[in-house]
Amino acid sequence: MSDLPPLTENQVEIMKIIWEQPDITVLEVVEALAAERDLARNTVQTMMTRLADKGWLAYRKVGNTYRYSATQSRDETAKSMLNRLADLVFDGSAESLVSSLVDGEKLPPDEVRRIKAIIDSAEAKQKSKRRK
Amino acid sequence: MSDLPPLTENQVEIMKIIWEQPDITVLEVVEALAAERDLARNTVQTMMTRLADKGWLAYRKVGNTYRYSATQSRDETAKSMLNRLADLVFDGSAESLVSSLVDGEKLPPDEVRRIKAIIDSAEAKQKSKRRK
DNA sequence: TTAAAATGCCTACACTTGTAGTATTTCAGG
DNA sequence: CCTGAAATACTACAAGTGTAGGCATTTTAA
Repeated sequence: MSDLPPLTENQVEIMKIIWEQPDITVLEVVEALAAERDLARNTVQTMMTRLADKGWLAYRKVGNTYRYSATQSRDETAKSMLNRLADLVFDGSAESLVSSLVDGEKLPPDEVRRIKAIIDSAEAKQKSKRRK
Repeated sequence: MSDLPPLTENQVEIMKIIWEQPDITVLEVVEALAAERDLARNTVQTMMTRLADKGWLAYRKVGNTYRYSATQSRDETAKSMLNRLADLVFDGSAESLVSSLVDGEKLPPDEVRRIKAIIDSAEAKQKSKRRK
């Protein structure tokens, strides 16, 4: 699908802001980021330019400023990062990944219940597809 | 737990070999890697030295050669990478992570069944703990 | 015993990332 | 039209990564 180069953690931080608020300017990203981190405007500028160079961001000129949006949806990106991790360290096995996620972890009971519901519905969908 | 710096993909490739075969030499890693990639001995040497510098590998001298082992188990490392990803892009929600994993994916039916079993057993364990 | 193979140590170098300063463009107001 | 503020473009630089060459030393096989 999207064979864009992988994002680093800092890059993801930037992308998250842009996913939340598309068609954003550099300055607006700096402001949104200000709560968490204190980066110079030019730092953010550089990072966004590089992300655009690599295809993660698209932009259009409005007046004298550029407005950026993500080219890949947050969900798509999250899924692809997850799949990469699964392939890399869990040998592509969703099973062992989930097992590692659940194992020894303090997942709250309601979260376990909701996860179960997700799995059930996936199973149901598979069954219905097979029937078709 | 382990606050070692994150591994890159290439570094994980090396670590995987060492997890499979602890107490390994540089040359043995090169050989094991040869199937996939053709790296010069010194390239692997450098990467392993750097991993050792950062605490991912420990080594001991045997005769005139060094034998390396991982300081963190594969499972621990995998879990911590997964948790990092969960925090980073899924806002710490195991639920949305699993949802993304399952969603639209071609998970084979038996894998779905096994995942369900894992969840069930986690739920059972929680129940028993609460009863205690 | 001497040359080749193995092994470790040091060095190098291009590329990316994170961080930001300086220079230049450009737009809007007077 | 000119000027100042706002935005972008260009430049820089240290740290980390991927890749590897050379040299020193030690072991081994002929």
